[in-house]
Amino acid sequence: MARAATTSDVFNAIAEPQRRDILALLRAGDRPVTELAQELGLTQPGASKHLRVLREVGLVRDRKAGKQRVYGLDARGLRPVHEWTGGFERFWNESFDRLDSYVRELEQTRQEE
Amino acid sequence: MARAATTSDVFNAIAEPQRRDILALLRAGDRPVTELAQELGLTQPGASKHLRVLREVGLVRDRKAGKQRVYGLDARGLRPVHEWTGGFERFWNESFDRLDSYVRELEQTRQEE
DNA sequence: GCAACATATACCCATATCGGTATGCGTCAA
DNA sequence: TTGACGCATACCGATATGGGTATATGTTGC
Repeated sequence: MARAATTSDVFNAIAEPQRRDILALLRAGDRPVTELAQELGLTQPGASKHLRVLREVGLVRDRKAGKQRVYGLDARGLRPVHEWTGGFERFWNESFDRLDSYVRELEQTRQEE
Repeated sequence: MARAATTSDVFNAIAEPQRRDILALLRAGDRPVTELAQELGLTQPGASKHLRVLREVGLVRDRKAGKQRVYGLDARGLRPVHEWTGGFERFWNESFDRLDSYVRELEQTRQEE
């Protein structure tokens, strides 16, 4: 089974640092493959492969421009990730306190759910 | 090389659906391993392994409670993810418009799809 | 058509990953 | 101490991944 397919899963797509770099770079504007590869120090095939993953999960869109293929950001797919993490927002401020209180609760009453 | 180690990388840690489930479940309160495994339909070793990954990136903390080991959420590590995706917030509202304008700028025509 | 260029894909390799089963280790109760 | 329980880890197998090189596909210009 190995890991779930990166395809069709935004969380997996952005798990790769270089793909995050690509997305970040595309915020500044659309770019053809070779340019992306150069700016990020990737080989052309390397860039193409990462772009394919991003394309398949819908985070980038491509269109032909003569010999080139220009990639542009389509960040809508990142929204679910932002919202998912946002669901933990109130926890990352006082994780410790919360943990302690829960621990104490558990100590005396083994309540599950 | 394969993928970058999941260890010490929160993005990778949450790329796995079951690990996200674990985190979500822990929002409701701390839990021992077996309980987590049961509620999520995982084998005990399976749960332990996912918990290990989460522990190594600091998303959960564990403490001994007799025979049991109770895991609790430490969501602080999710904040960077939330912020990173937040950096794209203004794009996912009008991705298309933005894309379109770029398209028009780059070459006066040509939008696929 | 042909050459040059841009990109995608095919392969191959080394490795990491998830899942399962078996097992080791620590803890508690009797 | 012994046995049951809770959990971690070792090990194995199947597969996916990232990276590199070679090559196929497609486009442009001559």
